[in-house]
Amino acid sequence: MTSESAPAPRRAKAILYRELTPCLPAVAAEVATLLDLKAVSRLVRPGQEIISEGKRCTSVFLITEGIAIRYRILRDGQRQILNFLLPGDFAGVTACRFDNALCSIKTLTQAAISPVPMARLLGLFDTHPRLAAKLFWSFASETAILGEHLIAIGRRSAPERIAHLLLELYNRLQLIGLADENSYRLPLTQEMISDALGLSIPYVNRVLQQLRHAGLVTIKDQLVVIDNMEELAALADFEQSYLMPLSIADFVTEHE
Amino acid sequence: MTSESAPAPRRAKAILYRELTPCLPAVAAEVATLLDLKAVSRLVRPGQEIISEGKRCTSVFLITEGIAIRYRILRDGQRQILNFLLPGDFAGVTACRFDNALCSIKTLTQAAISPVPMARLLGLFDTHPRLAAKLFWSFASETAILGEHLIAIGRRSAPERIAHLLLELYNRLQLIGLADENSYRLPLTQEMISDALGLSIPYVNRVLQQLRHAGLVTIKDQLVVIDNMEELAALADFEQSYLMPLSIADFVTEHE
DNA sequence: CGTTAATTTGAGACTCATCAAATTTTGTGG
DNA sequence: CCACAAAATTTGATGAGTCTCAAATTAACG
Repeated sequence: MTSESAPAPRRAKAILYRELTPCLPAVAAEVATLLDLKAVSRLVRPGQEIISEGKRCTSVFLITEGIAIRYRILRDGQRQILNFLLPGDFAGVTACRFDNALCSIKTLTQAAISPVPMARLLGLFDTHPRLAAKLFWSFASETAILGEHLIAIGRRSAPERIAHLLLELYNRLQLIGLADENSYRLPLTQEMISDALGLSIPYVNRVLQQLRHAGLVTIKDQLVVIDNMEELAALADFEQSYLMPLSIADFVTEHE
Repeated sequence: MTSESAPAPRRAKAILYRELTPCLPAVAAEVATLLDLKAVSRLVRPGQEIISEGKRCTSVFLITEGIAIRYRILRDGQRQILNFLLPGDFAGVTACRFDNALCSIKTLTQAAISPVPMARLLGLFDTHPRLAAKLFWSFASETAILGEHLIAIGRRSAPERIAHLLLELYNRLQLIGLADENSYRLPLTQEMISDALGLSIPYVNRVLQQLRHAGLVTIKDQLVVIDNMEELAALADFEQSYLMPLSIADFVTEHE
């Protein structure tokens, strides 16, 4: 992740701006190039809120570096994390849909984000229909991830949920080249895990210990190490296919 | 709903086909007209599966009449309902994204659906960019609904979840003219409520009794009556704004 | 009018939450 | 680089919310 490799803001800036697009998924890279997002890219510190619940939001933010979460604070102060946003994701599409953003989004690590006015994004539908289709297509993936998250929370036990979350993050990071063979770096506190999965912090702690003692996963120093991928996947009943969508080309070619 | 007002299939057909589009949300109606979906519309019986988990899916289905659910069956046989599909919704967008559909969709009532090959839907991006934008826009709404569902399951108590679900359905049905002042007709079994909210059937039963005795809601003979809207909304901490999205016009006019 | 589906009730157990406090880790200013 | 404050993790004890299982009752359906 960014925050580790670049302690000083200045250096980070240099590194981040060197190459913006190559590490991103195709759609994001294409949009970034087309709209010259590099020019408007800005760095944000860890923990910074980039979209705030209750406020009007007219731009989405392409995340080119770093990781963020989208969450809601309930009236009793509880927090529910809806999803994790990784490089290549567009943050805030849903927020723009309403007069007031329904959720907040804030960074976990140092990050680089490029604001894209929603009007401009929608303008792509006129000027670049193919790209717009890909955008739509990639948005459907986000919905699929949200759906799997919902299933996990609704019908799985605490160990299964935790295993599922850790595997999802592993696979998603893997796809964008941010995971090693069996580990990834992420400032994932137990509080965040509990808020993502609808569990209490002490219980997450205990289950994490179980998983560690069973030789399945270890979280230490912001490093998630998956010690036994097969068993962890079996425990979570993890099907990674929801992270491997079809290309849009599979449909547009059969075009009439 | 359809199944009540039209007991005999023949009559139902007549009623359903009389007017297809006027009762639908604008986007759906526009697509239906443009692609002449009336011509391919077909009736399906209650309980029929229109998309099956694990199967390849290359068409979406515009629902013009009736109600459906999208769900996943887990390995242990448990079911999680992800969302309810109402007239005007496009069923199966997510399913098309993957080699195998991740979820199944089946009707609850008698329904009328029009298949739209995904290739054709994506073709609209080339030929009718404005409509495509609206499609994208409306899809974002679905995601918002899914998000609220996730929040309810993750962080709310059983009474709150149930209240929330019943209010969501009320408001969504109201928006398409399928709810009365304070009630709506829906074959909503307690099993479905429990599968939507990650609860057990007996517990749903008991909580439903509490809500009834408290004078908040009553479900009887497939009729959901909301006896005290304010209190129920207060209990659920229900904010209906997530069902009232902005128009896309709020953005495209400021076009650059 | 019988059969299946849906709802209801009861008793008991278990997962997980809550609260409080101790411990460890992390971050920060001197 | 140490010392302190803040954050995160860990542990314990207790209790609540919800589940499971099983059976009875009621409603829906062909």
